[in-house]
Amino acid sequence: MGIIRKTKSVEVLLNEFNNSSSAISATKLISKLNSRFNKTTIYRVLDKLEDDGILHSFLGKNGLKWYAKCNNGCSPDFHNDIHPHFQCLDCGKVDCLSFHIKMPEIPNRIIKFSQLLIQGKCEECLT
Amino acid sequence: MGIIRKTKSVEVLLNEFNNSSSAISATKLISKLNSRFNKTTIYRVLDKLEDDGILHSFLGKNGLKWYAKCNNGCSPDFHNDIHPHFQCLDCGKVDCLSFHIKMPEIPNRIIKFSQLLIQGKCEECLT
DNA sequence: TTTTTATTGCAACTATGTTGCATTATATTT
DNA sequence: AAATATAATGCAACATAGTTGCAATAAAAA
Repeated sequence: MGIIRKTKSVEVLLNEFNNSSSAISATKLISKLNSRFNKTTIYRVLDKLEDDGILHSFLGKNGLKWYAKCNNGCSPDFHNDIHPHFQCLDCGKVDCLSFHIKMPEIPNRIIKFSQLLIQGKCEECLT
Repeated sequence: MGIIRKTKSVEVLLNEFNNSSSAISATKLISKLNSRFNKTTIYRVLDKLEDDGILHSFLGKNGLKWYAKCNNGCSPDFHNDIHPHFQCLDCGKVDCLSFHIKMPEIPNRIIKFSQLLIQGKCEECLT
């Protein structure tokens, strides 16, 4: 981790995240970019960007993997933005919510990380 | 939903959950019972038991589906025990935690359900 | 320019879960 | 108890997400 070469795939993928306010699923990126990059490459670049603290990942509906940009000074060792994610059950869109949930203490256990997925109807699908 | 026949598979699966204090993954049930039941059957029975409010399901590490018994008067329409789940990163075990998290209000969105997965080290793997 | 090594593409694979359909078992009706 | 209706099962085939090994390629360093 840490060593990343400036390749086309890294550039294009970073672009995708810079142009999106929502999270993006791995499968969406693959179907959008599969004419330019192999899916293996996409998975590997996402992995690496996560390792480097540039993206964070989480699981959405049906166990699909989603990625979004890290905002709060994440590093390879520490992801500073373990925030909740909201997924719309109608359109499938996933947003990062900007508040933090206070984790309770759990006796006799060490918490490494936690993920909160909230599912429901988003603003656009409410009407 | 609601109509369930007393078949061997239902009986055996319910037994598994009654004898376990932890949650159980679908794959574990399949590998344990695949000599007696087809995996399709197991998936379908689990589905049905969830529909009937007897089990609840959630996603653990790697998007695997886990099931556990409902305790607090769940019904087909309403799952009363949306509690956090704790998964040990070492042994993979998943426990239902018995406390509730107060969900914040989210403007312009309707929350249908939410799931909180906490990952770390469990009591037994701490030593 | 040459060399080193990270990155890529490809094909094959793994794993979880789903679907359609014919067969079997359970429950209901007569 | 036998006949009927229909829910549950097994099987094979499929769908999808993600992974692995390896040879070829491209980026950075020497």
